[in-house]
Amino acid sequence: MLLLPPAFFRRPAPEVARDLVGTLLLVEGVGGVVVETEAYDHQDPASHSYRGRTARNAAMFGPPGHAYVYRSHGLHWCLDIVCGPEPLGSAVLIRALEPRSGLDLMQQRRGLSDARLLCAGPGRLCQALGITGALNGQPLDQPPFSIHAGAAPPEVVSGSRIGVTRGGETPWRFGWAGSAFLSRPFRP
DNA sequence: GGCATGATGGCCT
DNA sequence: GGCCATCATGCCA
Repeated sequence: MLLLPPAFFRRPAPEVARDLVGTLLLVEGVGGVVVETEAYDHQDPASHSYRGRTARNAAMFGPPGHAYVYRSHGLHWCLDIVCGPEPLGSAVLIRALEPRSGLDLMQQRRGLSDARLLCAGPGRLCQALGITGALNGQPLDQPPFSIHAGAAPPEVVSGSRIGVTRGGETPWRFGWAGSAFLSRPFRP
């Protein structure tokens, strides 16, 4: 299966976010097909990078194709992949996967058996794949990560991002149309 | 130093 | 649908 090259991520975040739907994301061989993403950039009031570079968001200003992992609400980890032709703080949040590989390990980590709930949400998929702050700044094309081109281009729908209080009108959420593994359905 | 807030998720009614 | 756990970050004093 074809590994995505670093050049894949050296583009504007919304473009990368759309194209990431249908790719295969693995950590130590455990993971699945990306079915939901969201784009953020430095001009975006909802983005961590909006007010410039800080200690937490430094990875967002680093090389494209690397991970930005942060803690949400003091509880959950979330995974972004850094994007952009310029190091301006753009990234794509991975929001949901369709589980494919290492189901038993994911079920064990999540304490659940329902495949639909294993990776349906940014915090859930990080728990299922064992992603923590230790992976912040790591490149996606090297272990423990790997990210591969999908078998066929899916039908992608877009909509408003979830949980943002500013910039909520920007339709930068992308998903695999009709997937049963989304964190929330897309409104028609 | 203090405090309001959050790119969430799980459990309750 | 609502509440709340739980804490790092960032903004203000």
